[in-house]
Amino acid sequence: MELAQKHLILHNIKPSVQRVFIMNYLLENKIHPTADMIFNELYVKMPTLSRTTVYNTLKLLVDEKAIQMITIDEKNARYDADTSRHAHFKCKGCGGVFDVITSGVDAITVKESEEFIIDDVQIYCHGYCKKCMKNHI
Amino acid sequence: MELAQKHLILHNIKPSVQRVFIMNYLLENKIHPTADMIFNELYVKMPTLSRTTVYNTLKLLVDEKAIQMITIDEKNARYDADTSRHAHFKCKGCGGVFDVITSGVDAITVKESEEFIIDDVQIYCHGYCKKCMKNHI
DNA sequence: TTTTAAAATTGTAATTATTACAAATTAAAT
DNA sequence: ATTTAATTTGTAATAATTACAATTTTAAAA
Repeated sequence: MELAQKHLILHNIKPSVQRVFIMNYLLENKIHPTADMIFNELYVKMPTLSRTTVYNTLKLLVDEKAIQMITIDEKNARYDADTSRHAHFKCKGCGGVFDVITSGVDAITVKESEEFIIDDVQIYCHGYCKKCMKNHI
Repeated sequence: MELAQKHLILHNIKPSVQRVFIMNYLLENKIHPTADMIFNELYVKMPTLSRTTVYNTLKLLVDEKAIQMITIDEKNARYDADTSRHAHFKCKGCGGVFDVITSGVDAITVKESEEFIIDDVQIYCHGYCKKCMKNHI
């Protein structure tokens, strides 16, 4: 069985054709795509696909913790099949979002005790990637 | 002179009446407001104020590093007069955004060397605040 | 297997945050 | 006082996302 399908079932999501397509895209393309990027890529292979289905599915996947939403960009949400705690980097030049190797991330402890119960921690870095370093500034 | 005014001048921003109003609001209200919250609050005291001016000013303040933009919420950007590196928490219940005391934040070192130059690191936590813990779930 | 019910998908319209832009106002410079 | 530049304003446009009703697909029951 396809990995995407397994992944969905594991998270109590019925693996419809559309959902498997979307889940599979996220597993294979670790570029932290936007909903629109996903729709445009998959639309050519599945011309009946609706943009709404992409939004609905992404919402479902996030709710069931099969993927995570990344709000590193104020314009549009991005999605990542890797739900482990890892940092992200967004280049101010090209706009690309990449995984980033961090040290000390796991050591972050938030004083939650009294005030808050924390389910999730996101780390977002901003700056310039190698390519954009040369081209700009 | 007003603190807000000083703060603007320090960041090379001409302290117009509107800018001082907005800067002052952010300094006095550490609730990480949205542009709309700022507009609605200030509009009653300054009925000539335009929503566009709020957006323009916030953009200018961010560009000049007089404030920082927080993208913890995918719906709308939030703003914070405190530009030091500190973590934020958003309650899934009430939607409020609060500062959070963290340990180990300063210890985060990103392996930037080769790949990236990092200007800024944001840490966002999600969960439930004290109040919403009781009320929900 | 046919019928019925539930779930998922689709397309369009609505909503919301934000930006573009041109006109009007205010401030600064000559 | 005039001219120029900067800022503010209001409206219209854009872009991402959501609401919703209709349709299609899947599952369940008869």
